[in-house]
Amino acid sequence: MMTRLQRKNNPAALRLRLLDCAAQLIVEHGLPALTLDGVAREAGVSKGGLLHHYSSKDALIGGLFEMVVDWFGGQVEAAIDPDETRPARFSRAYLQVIAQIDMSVPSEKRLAVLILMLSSDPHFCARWTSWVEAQLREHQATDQSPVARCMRLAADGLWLSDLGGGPDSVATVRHEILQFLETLGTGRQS
Amino acid sequence: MMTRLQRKNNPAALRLRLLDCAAQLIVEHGLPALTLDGVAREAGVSKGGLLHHYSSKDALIGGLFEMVVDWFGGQVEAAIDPDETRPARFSRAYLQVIAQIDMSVPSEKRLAVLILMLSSDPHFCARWTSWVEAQLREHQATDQSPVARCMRLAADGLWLSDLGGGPDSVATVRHEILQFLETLGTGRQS
DNA sequence: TGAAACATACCGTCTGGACGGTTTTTTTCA
DNA sequence: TGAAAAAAACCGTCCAGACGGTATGTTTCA
Repeated sequence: MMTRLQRKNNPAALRLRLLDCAAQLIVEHGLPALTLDGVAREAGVSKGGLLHHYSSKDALIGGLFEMVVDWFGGQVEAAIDPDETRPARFSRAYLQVIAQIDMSVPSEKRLAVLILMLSSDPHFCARWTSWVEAQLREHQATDQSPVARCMRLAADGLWLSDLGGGPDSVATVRHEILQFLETLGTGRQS
Repeated sequence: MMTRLQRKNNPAALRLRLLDCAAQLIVEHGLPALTLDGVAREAGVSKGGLLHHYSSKDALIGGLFEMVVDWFGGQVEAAIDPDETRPARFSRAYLQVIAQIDMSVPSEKRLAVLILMLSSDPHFCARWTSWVEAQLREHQATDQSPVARCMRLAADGLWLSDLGGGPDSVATVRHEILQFLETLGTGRQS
């Protein structure tokens, strides 16, 4: 028996769940496996219900992209130590967020989706680039050195590597890499 | 008028053309746009003809996998200096191949983009990973250090960055990064 | 009560691929 | 050698199901 007070509808939560299920499908079975029927089934809702919130497949994908970018941006911003004055301040936070991804946690699979979307659609790619460039302008005093750039590039590589569960995503190896990158950042400035 | 001697069929060439057209479709319109009808049409052959050579869509995609892995593997192998004795021998070659990809050369760009796009397929990821791991076993004496790993990770990042034409793909910046990575490799060993 | 939130039913198109042919090339063997 | 036999290459048609999307309900809630 159900209590009277609990509301049956929770559209905001459903929208989130829809995006998460879409992400899950993409990560587990590749982009072509993303279907409206599949997402609806996974989210325990009818296709009509899905289409009520995202009026087309493109709208769904677009929503997914925005959510993931927003999420990542927030994470990075939160990871920037306000008292930090060393060079590569932003890049270090960028690396830290990516390094801390635990692919066994469902919500963090969102990041994997981001990379998949980037590598498949030039439109999203351009959007991502513009985000990065904006961040770079904001932190141009600290994050334009080759060291900083390499940190971010390695972070991207690590990110990509997490997708396939390659050798660099093993915990101990990963830790070694991160330590090395850390010493790199503190060492010098170009 | 046609000479008698020329053969009408050329199955090997057709198989190549089929893979080529498939690659083109993926690069231009994304992985979900890869259809048997589309490939057959583009290659100027019937769908039956296509299915004769690749008995299913999976088989066709599998053919693409092998093609790109072979290509990249060959490039790296060719880039390894046989007289080289320094550490990170393999990783340096790996980086060099990626760094030398000229996105303004269509054939190179197609292969490079294709590989990234295929990354959205878990099967491809597994295959790619197994290749990397095999290479790593072969070069375990020289390429297991954090420095070597970071070189490869940064190479992957650079690759991804090339896709979107981000700030790190600008020639001068790129050169700076590569120089920095080079000094990294010669510096020390873990 | 009416607007938002969802469900159900349905449609037109596309897609993978099965199938039975025909033509071309290679192999067999007398 | 060369004709017969086998195999490979390729074509055109057809179909069951999946897919994105619409149209029309029914329920929920402010």
